Amino acid sequence: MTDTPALPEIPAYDPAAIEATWQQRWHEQGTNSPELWQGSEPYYQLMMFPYPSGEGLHIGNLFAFTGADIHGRFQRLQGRTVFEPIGFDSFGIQTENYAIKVGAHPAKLTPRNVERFRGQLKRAGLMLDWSKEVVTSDPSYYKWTQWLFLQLFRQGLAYKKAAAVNWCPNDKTVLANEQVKDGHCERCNALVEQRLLEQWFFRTSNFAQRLLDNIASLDWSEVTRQAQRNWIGRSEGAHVTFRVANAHDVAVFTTRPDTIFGATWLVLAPEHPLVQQLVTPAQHAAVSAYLERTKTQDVVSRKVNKEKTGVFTGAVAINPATGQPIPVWIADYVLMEYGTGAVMGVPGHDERDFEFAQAFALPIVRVVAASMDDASAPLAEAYVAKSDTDLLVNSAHFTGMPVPLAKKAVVAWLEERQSATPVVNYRLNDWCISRQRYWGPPIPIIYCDACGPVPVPEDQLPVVLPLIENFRPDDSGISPLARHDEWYRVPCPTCGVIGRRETDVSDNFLDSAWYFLRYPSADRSDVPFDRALTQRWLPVTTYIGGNEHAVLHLLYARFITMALHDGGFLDFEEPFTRFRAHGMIIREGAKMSKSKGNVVNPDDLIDRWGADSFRTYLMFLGPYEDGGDYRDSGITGVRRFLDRIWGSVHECVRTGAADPTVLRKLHATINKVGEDIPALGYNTAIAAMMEYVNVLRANERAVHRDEVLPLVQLVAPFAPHIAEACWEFLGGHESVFDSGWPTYDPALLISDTVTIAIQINGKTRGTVQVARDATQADVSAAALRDPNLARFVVGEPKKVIHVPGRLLNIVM
RNA sequence: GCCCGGGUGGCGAAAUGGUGAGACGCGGGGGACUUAAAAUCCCCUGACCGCGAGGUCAUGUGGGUUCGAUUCCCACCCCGGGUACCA
Repeated sequence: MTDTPALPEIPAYDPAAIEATWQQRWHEQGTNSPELWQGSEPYYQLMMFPYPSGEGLHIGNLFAFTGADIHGRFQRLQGRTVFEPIGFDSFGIQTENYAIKVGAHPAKLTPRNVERFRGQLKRAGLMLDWSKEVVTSDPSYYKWTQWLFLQLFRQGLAYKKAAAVNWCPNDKTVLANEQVKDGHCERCNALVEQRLLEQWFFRTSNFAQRLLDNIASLDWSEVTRQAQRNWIGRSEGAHVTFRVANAHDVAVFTTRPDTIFGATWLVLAPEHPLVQQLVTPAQHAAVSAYLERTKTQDVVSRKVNKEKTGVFTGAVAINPATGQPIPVWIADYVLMEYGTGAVMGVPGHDERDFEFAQAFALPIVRVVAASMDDASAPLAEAYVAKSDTDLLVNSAHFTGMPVPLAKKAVVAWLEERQSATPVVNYRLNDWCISRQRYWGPPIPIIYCDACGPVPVPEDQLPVVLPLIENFRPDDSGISPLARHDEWYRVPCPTCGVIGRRETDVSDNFLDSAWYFLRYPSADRSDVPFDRALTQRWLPVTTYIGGNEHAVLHLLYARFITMALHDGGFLDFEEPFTRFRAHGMIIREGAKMSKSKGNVVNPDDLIDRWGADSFRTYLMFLGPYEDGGDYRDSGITGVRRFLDRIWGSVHECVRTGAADPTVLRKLHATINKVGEDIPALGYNTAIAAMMEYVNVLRANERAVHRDEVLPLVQLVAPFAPHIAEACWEFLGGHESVFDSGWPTYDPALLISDTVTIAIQINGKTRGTVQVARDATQADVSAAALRDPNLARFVVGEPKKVIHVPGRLLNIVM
């Protein structure tokens, strides 16, 4: 035994102190604020900005932001100029509802919440450029949201019409579609009613085909692309016109024109404009009663119950294919919003029509069958064509024709007789942007009795949202802004006569549909976005966010970008080159929510473990794109991992040479981490670094500086503060994020010997070590030298399969 | 109902252009150090059989293809998310 020499004093890893120090330095040195006009390879790394709730930053927010931040930091280490901005989606019903709930004014509450979010975000170690922050409820921002509305208005893409909206009778307010869950108000659970109000719309439907076509060329998560395709909902079919005696023709939309010989009635939505004209005197009372019933019926019984109800109008239409008279009905299973608001009833081949036929004893005719033998087989349920080989039956001269062919042939035949035209229908509706609420950008329109709706001149923007004490919505369906007389009555910009302002505000989703355009130009007050700067930085290089916005925000943003492109304001028409949807963080198998009592406060975790450990742990839970189940216990492992890195760095030696075995592992790790990060395989990247640290610290040997220096760069995207501190300790002068990404030597990844699995009859019985370029004979010989393997080999093998470098399978 | 995901140890999860299942981490067990504890370090840890070498079983269920299937094909069950009378 020798005397233990005095160990060199290693400073303890103190995350709180290190993180505070480096956050301060980043701030002072502007480390995270790139000069947007300079630098090579601009890389716009975007994350979905949060709405500043009263509860503070959620763990899900931090999961999302950390994942995006790691990606951005990695790009920077690769030498790109990375712009990673942040802002606050602070307008909107969510914020306003929260204000109502706690009895505060949103104009006072919002700055407080934003301030709290800023504090929380700054502690998380994100590479955010705070010099370009945007706050959507700030007049300097919403001035341009209003400007955007005016551009769309000029392009004819904004219009006003009466439309049904969701109305909560308890909260006395209009609700957004996304605030209605199963027909109930998300907040108070009251049944939602429909109300007819004058609304502003954007013509998103004009762009349906382009929005659909472009999806093919987007580098987006497949789930998101599929959700958008479904939402746009393209259907090919035809408009078919039915003659009605003594009344206007009725047009229907169908995707199955081939089944027209089986159409035994016609049915209109209750709101259909022709209803009054069609109803006969004898049926007047019955129809009125039905219309009254459907009007007052709540959304639940109409949409969830799905029981078929309806009433006969007394009118008779002519089926243009058969020439037969068929009754005209009214039923609420037909939706006015889709197609023409009228459908032909084909009970044999549509489930809903079949139910309707059963409810009202209407005739059912089979016009499609799997083969001619089934032509008169009775139908116990609707027969929906199952294969391309299904044939038309009972369809005059089309009988025997396969369905795909018949779809076209029947339309062509009807077209000749002027009863049909092929059409494409989309599920995508125009975007209703009016909100009869307070906390949003006032829509910049002035109504004048003489001039009609007049846009507010651009030099008069913003139309400032007035501070009113009573901002609560009421039962009238009119925005609270109408109560502010002084604000409400203004001279017409065209003729000067006193007119009235539009009192609706615009949808919160409009604020977020263009924020990514604002970021680079956030400090400009003269333009919404600088043309040249936009050209340099957009479209967004990588966007990371939650898939809950797959069809709302992401579709609106695409639409706005397309509209601005067409208006000559942008050179590109797709805003996000690459989009990746991250998963959701749950806890104990359930969504985190206050009511379940399973919410985790990120502040406490950062206090206890440090932001670096917390960030790394969140990414280690599971695959980033799948989300993960948050457990409290696992973070200790990540903290130990960082402790070991800290220890290795501080006790490393700078003389002599690095260990070749360790170096080989290091280069494999550089390779692995560099492949995993861009693919968002964060959990496996961390596992690879942990493996390396285990190798690094195996045996009692001194760790060499060359063995830890690249490790510090690898871990930097995940744990930026400790990486900076270690980098500085090892002699780095600039930020580790300006030091570049370590390179690896591919030659070091190839070892001289390989382990080959030896299988007998497909079952692995052992392994042998052979040279990298060993032949089948070499491997065989090596295997037979092992008695435990040799004992399985008796006689001549039937077959031997050799996969070089992997296995040898001897089939006996 | 439809459209996406996904079912692997006590737990979170790795691994597939077909080839050694369970990397990495948590938890658990044992040990070292310590007066003691914490921290740290080392070993073990899918189940079953066996003193051992070793063997058998095992990736939701049932089939199939193959020398070989967690991986590919067919059918089914379960869980999560989205969407819903869209004609």
